[in-house]
Amino acid sequence: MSTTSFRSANNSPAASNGGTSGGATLTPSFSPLYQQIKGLILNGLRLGEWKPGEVIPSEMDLATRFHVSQGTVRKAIDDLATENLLVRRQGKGTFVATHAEQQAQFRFLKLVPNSGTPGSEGPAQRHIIECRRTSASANIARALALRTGDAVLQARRVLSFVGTPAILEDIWLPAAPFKGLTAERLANYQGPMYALFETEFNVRMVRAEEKIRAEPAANGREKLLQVASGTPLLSVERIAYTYKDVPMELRRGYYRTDTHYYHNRLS
Amino acid sequence: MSTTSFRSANNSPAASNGGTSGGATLTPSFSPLYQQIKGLILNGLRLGEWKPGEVIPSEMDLATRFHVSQGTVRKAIDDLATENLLVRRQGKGTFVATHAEQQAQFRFLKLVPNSGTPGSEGPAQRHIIECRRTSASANIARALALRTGDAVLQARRVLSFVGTPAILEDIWLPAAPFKGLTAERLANYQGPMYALFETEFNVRMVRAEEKIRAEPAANGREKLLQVASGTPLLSVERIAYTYKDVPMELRRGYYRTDTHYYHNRLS
DNA sequence: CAGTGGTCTAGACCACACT
DNA sequence: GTGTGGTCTAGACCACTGC
Repeated sequence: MSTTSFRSANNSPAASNGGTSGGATLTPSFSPLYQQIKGLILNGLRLGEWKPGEVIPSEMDLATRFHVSQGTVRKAIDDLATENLLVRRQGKGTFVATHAEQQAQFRFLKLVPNSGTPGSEGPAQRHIIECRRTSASANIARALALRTGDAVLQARRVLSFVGTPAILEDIWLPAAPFKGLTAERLANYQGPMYALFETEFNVRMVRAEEKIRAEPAANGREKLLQVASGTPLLSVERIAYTYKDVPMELRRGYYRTDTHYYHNRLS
Repeated sequence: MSTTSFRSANNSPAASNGGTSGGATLTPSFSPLYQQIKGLILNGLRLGEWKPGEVIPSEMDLATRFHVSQGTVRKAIDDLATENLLVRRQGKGTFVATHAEQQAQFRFLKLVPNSGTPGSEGPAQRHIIECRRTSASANIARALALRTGDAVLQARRVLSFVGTPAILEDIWLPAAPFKGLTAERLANYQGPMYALFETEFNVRMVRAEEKIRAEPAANGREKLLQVASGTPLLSVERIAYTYKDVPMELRRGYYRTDTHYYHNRLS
């Protein structure tokens, strides 16, 4: 089997462009090869061909599979790695990023204690207050790209550090992608919630957007967080997205900022 | 022997160029070539060899100057570009990033109006309340890596959008790097503050860290922001850094979040 | 047109991890 | 040793900008 004709025979990746042949094709998009490769790898991730924590094929393997050079695959993987979708480990391979097993903090949570390092308080104590299956209100539906009345799972919980409540949050999940997840299962699950999502439902949160405000404690939140009524709280509304910018989770959190602060790095 | 002298033989692209910046600095580290190139370019930026908005030499020029291949220079520039220190423009060249001229919002400000797009309110109205030269307290000195009592410039101002005050902030600058900057000059300057820093003092803010809390309006802040006493405000303490992780600015801001919210993107 | 960044290739070697 | 990602090179061609 000869190794010739990989480049000129432009065949495989995505029928990139018509070029001079009569095909016309009129595709206005001239995406570079490496971006097409990137898309193909992304497909594999979305469809669960390689699951979080697993290795993907080596650069050479992918290069021959896609009929491009190793350098082109490399650039595609580089992109996906800087987006935190893949993780390279020299000598071992390239792995699908997972934020489940790593016992670190919660994904996306940027609260750090006033004194001490981010993890110095030990694990948070979880207290589930409510967990049920319900139907989406108009607001919830809009945030999750559902229709009003679609089935959702809802949970409310309090997170405490060394006995002091610090976070009260309501969580909404679309029921469809989490088919089979009962409110009970969600309430009783130990360990990182995102680990459950990844291992059981092949749902991986890729990025998130937050709206942050300062609001007074009210409507019973002051009791759950054990602060005086009217105490300023950090209100954080977060929508988390999977691979194709599909929203998969809505959280409305209230953070106490007397014991912790929200840390952000800008660049 | 012989074919591979570039890596092992420490020919040190740093020492090779006769031009400027005879740093050398005896780097005992065997970092990859492209990282060394990256450091050399960074030096040029720090020392003002190329100023914000200007072009840097072409990849080929830099390659010959540093005695490496174009691909290696490219990788170094890629890194600096993803760090927002350089901006590539196909067909034109690579430019030193500037956040001065671009009439966009304020650098690092992530406050978005509740309705409308980020810039839909037009420019903010500035109202300087106080601006003076003073000496650093222990807290200020620590944040700016100075010694207590060192000279600093301090300013307090209110930013309003369409007539409604939204931000109250205190700003501290170390006096030394801004030699010649008087309180009057700072108070009367029109246009983005960071433009002044870049053009007049060759100080460019590269990144920043923020601590965010919710606090009640008090100590006269309620009057300046025209809210009731005790209204929750977003408290944002920000330290901005220049090239070598040197802190150059401290801001303590209070944001009203009834008309705006703080937007954050996580990934 | 020449000059710049952008893409792609092919091959070499290095650094690391497993066996 | 084998296989992986990581670095570096040299040269080709493409796409864009400006003269």
